[in-house]
Amino acid sequence: MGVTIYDIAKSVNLSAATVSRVLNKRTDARIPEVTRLRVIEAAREMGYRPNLVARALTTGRTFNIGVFACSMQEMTGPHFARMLEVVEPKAHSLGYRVVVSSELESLVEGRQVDGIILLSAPSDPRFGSMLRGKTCVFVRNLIRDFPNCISWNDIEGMQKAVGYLLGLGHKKIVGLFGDIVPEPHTQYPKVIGFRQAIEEAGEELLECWGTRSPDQFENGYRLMKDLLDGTDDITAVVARNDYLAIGAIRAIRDAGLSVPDDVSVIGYNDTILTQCSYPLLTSVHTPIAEAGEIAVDRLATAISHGVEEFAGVVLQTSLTIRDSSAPPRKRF
Amino acid sequence: MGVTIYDIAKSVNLSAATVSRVLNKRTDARIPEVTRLRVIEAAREMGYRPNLVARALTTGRTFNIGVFACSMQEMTGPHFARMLEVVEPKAHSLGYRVVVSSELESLVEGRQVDGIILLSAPSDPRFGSMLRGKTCVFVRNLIRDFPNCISWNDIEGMQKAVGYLLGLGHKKIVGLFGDIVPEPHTQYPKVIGFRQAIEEAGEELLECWGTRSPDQFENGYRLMKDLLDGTDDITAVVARNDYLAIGAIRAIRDAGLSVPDDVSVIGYNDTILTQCSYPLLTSVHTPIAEAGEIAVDRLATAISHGVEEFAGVVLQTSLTIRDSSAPPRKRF
DNA sequence: GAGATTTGCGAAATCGGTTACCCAACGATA
DNA sequence: TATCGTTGGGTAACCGATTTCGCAAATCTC
Repeated sequence: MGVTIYDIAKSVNLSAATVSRVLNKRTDARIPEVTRLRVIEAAREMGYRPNLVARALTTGRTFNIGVFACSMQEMTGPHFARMLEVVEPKAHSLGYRVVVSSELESLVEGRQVDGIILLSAPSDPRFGSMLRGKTCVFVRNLIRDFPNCISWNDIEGMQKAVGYLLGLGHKKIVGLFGDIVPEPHTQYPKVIGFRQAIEEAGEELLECWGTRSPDQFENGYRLMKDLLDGTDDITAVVARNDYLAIGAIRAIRDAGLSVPDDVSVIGYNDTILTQCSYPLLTSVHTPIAEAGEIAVDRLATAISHGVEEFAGVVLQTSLTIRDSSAPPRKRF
Repeated sequence: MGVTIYDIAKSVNLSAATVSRVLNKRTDARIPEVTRLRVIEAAREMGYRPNLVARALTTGRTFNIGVFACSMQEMTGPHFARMLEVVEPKAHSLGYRVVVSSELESLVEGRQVDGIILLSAPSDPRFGSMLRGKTCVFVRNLIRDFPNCISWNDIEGMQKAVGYLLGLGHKKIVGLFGDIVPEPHTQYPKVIGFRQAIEEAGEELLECWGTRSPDQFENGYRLMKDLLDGTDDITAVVARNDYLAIGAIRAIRDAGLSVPDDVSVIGYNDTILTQCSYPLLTSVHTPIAEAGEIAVDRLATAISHGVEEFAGVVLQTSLTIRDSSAPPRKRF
């Protein structure tokens, strides 16, 4: 079917070895210019395309990188979308193709990819052993510098959000954590950041947890509704993500209150959803696009240097202030 | 590094051929049960994983399918996201991995994928020739049945939206087409559908075109703003997509008018954005998830049967009515 | 003009599978 | 006992590249 180097070799009366050398621009081989041009011309004319599968078999490099997330919904959701948008062109510019999967095993198995970007960690206990010997990079919201991990500090991100609200004069600030399972001594960075910021300011700790549910908007709506029914002097909400925040805004409006005049709402991740809500949602910006770009870059160098471990990077979060936050106004 | 069939063969004192036969469950080979079990046990014990690259080289099948869209932004945007979410698990269930790319050439080249799902057509003139001999399936908003194409009818979708508004009693309905380049006799289905529906009802044809801009929200906002400045008795807007619709809602609100009391707004594609807007956006639902699932299915059978052309499918659109549409109210 | 070097390029192994073809051993049949 | 079919499994070619090794011819050196 396809044209092979043997076809070219035959047509120019040379061996496949020489054709390969020319087409791979091997500088160590001594190929006279005339020969070089003959081969290149023949290849062009015959429409030669190297069979990448065959090449991968000999070189051991597929030039595929895998991107993994626990669920495809997560991967294509607005948060990770911002990253994929950047990752694929970046990978492409380095000569790699991108394989997406929510099944780690199929990604790892069979030397199909040279390296993997992990966006979330599966609960599968074989997780660690499946990754043994693979080149990978994590993109996570880890707290500190960690090998092979491009991260940002969610403790700090949450603190920025709360700090901003405190600065506006808010006292009763609720942490809307939605579907996180409550634990007394959680390691969850956003929760830690929230608690630290509130406690340092000496304010009352108001947290809102929920059960896991598929519809996060609904989740945010219900939690906020219950909250407004119970306590009625809340002036600000910081949500774990933009979905919850937007659900909360809906509940606040349904309760006859105004955002941001009565209650300020801050989201998290600064996804495209912030542009749709009314009012436009203030949100903590996480540098996931930059993280993705760096991840591809680091992964590519790790692959080509045969390195398995490399230094991590911690990026900065920032607060994107829009219209859903304002100084508190006494409602009573 | 990895365990090969030769390693297994050596350990059980058989040839690699026999090992291959056992592991591929070849029914035409006559392998006694004892031998079979010996091989399987050895493979398990040694942690054997077939090298898929090598397998692909001999069989000519990579079990990769490519998904192409013109830009990665398009691919990860909320519309196609709904599809990818379904496509990857479906592909995986049929034994395929998914390679995403916004570079058709890198997807097509080098026998890296067995088939391709095309979500949009690039302007590259080599488009047609690049696809020659490849197994592919298009997921498009084509009007009619078309080979290798899973589609839905946007003419009809637009007619449903306009018909619904007419039914509510609207007269002055604007088609907000945003960045589509205006042509006198356009083939663009949404425009055709809009015109047909309006003209059949004998109403005035009001269309709104714009120039291509990266920020579609802004696009919708500006177009709607200009529209409200010019004519002031518009009671309904049907947008080309949800972005434009949400931008338009913003402009309507900024003009001191209410959605849907003063102006009804209908979006298109029924993306997740409809859940964020206020009021919740009525939108034409396009069956892109179903289309994706069918596309994978058809592609897989086309691949395994070596067929290049197969019958297309046309799916139904529907209107998802939410809170941004209502009967018109006289404003003057 | 002999030896040393360089130049140009081919032969063959290799990557890890799959598969067509073939053959020895065995039991059944005549 | 000769023939034949079946069973079990090995040999080797093949997929399409890359790369090491090495050799003949050309060129240079003295």
